[in-house]
Amino acid sequence: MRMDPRKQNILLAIITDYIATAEPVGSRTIARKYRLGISPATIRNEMADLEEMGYIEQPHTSAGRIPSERGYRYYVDYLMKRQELTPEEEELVRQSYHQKVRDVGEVIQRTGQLLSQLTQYAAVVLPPKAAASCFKHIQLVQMGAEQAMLVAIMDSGAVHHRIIDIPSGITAADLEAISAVLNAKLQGRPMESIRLTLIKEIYFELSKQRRILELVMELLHDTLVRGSENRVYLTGLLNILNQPEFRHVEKVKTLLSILEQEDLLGNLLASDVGKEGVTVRIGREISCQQMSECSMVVATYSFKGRPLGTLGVLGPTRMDYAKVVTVVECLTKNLSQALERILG
Amino acid sequence: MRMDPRKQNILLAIITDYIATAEPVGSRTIARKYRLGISPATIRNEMADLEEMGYIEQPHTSAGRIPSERGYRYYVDYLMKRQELTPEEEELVRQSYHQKVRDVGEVIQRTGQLLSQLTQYAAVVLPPKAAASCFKHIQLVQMGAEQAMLVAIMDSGAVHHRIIDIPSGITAADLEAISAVLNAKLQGRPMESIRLTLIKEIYFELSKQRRILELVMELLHDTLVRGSENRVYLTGLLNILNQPEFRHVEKVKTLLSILEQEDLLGNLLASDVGKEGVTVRIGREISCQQMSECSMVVATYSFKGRPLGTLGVLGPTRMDYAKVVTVVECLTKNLSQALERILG
DNA sequence: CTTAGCACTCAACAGGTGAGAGTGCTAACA
DNA sequence: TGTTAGCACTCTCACCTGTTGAGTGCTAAG
Repeated sequence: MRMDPRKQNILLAIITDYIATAEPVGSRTIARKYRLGISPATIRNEMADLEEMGYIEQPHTSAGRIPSERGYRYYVDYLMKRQELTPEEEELVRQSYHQKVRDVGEVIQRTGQLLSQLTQYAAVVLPPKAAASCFKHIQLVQMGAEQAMLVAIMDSGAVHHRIIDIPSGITAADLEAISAVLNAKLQGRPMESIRLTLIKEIYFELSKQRRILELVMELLHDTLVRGSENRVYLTGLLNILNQPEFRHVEKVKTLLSILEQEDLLGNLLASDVGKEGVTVRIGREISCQQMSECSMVVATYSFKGRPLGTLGVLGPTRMDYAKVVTVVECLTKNLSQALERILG
Repeated sequence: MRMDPRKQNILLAIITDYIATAEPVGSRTIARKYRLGISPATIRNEMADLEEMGYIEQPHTSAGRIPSERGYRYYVDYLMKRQELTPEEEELVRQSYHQKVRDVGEVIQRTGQLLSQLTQYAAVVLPPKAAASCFKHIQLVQMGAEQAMLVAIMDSGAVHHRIIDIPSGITAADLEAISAVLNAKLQGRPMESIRLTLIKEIYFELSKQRRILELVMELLHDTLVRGSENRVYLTGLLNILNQPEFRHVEKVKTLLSILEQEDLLGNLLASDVGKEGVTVRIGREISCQQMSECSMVVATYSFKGRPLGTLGVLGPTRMDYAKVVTVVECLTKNLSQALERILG
């Protein structure tokens, strides 16, 4: 059996209606609402075909049809017309990005808020990956007798800090000296480079303060490998509870149990860093069992052409893809531009 | 009517049972389970008295009794026996605080996780208040052509950072010079002091770089007044969904809508900073309408005897106060000690 | 190929019923 | 006077049942 324009129209109608109402849609409804010029009976025949082809399914015998994952996929790939933002929404976006910005985290957070506000689903934003950014400045500051604070400022605008133990007897001047050497060697270098021969260079120059240096290197490496960059900005949990698919607490629980595992969510997003354009993952296309009834729409934002992180929207499979895709695309651009503006 | 020991025992039994089962408890149940040596009929009489006194109430005519807010209050104040941690739980706490700590935020976060894990309710932790802490180090770093990053390291272990616009023409050396002056003047001073005459002093010394100085002062002030310190660490949302009072999504929604307003939650906690010991707020004692069906147990943690912030547990009024109070007290101590250890 | 008509299916809802838990009251008892 | 057994009463909840309505598939006519 092949897809023909009439089948396409019917599938489009079914999906559109289901996205709007969350109710299984019957042949009658389509005939009445979507004026395709054919009778319910004909539509029924076509629907039987569409079901056989796997695009729609029936929750039970005497109910209407709902789109299957395959149906949504077909819709997203071939049928969907993007739905532009309303003037009010555009205005909201413009305003949000023209407020005074205080740091990168704030822009990212604000983007998350916008995402969830505009789509009414949950939003996730993965901040710039630390490993890919370069050192701008490194500073060691004495805290207690045997503690020092290590602060690393990256060119992505991220600031990493951590407390380290230092051997007693190290003076503020020593720390200053070490900071100076670290700065000289690491400034402008990507975080990844600290694994390399660089380390030896520094060791040589600072053979006296070996112990503390080891700690610093360990910390920097730590930040690189599993550092705070796996933090995820999550907004709009409340929105998602308004979706009828989360009427039952059980569903909410399974969803929340996923979202509480930041690392899992982080990896999910991280796997899409660098991809061109907007990616749509529907249901089980998300490689995560418990999220099989959700969809994600994600895109990568960048700075100076370099992909930095990803942002996305998370909602039920019955998601308003037409709108969400537009919003995600729009905000990806805006975020990239904002970063350009902030970081020069 | 006066409270006598028998009434107390019955009230204690009712509350204990209701906390355990979340079901209205009847006279029969008490007679069977709690062996007070009196018959259901007698218990009924006493219950009628307790109801008249306002300690318990009936959801409907033919149901058992449930404690009223006043009943919980009496319980917490006079009847409750604290429930010590099990050896396993103590071990868990010990382990958590003996892991290697990387910064203050991390200890705080871990404390939140422990709180929610041990109590099975939601946990909130208010990080150290910025205004009360002293500057340890200030650093300005050039980012783009017209942007600089301002980093302030506080003695509480907090690191504040923000991006500011700078007039073009400012060199890295200029920034370095400004940093030096700021450090000289502000080091060891509490954040609050920047409002004072200090500002004039610095202005005098740096009259050349007026523009950028204004920005820096503005930022510092900003951080003081409404800065990131109102961030709240929130954990264990998932736990709270297991409580039967949140079986219906509506309840979850109202709760979440509160918890999403970080500032509101922050203020709620902030109002208790500095109070001695553990504070229990039951139902409408929390000055927040929509949280009238919840209780909070909070305490203040400190560093060098100075109160820094608060931590607490949020759950339904039917909360296991005996356990929660112990846990909160225990973790307050542990957190204070951990900070002592980290910050020297 | 399309469509009207019809019999059939099934979820959802409303109304009715019985069981069970719990109460308050009363009268008997220590 | 305080305690207790007994009893009638109330109310929720779970269960059943019949009804309604939406929707289908099939068939036969257009």
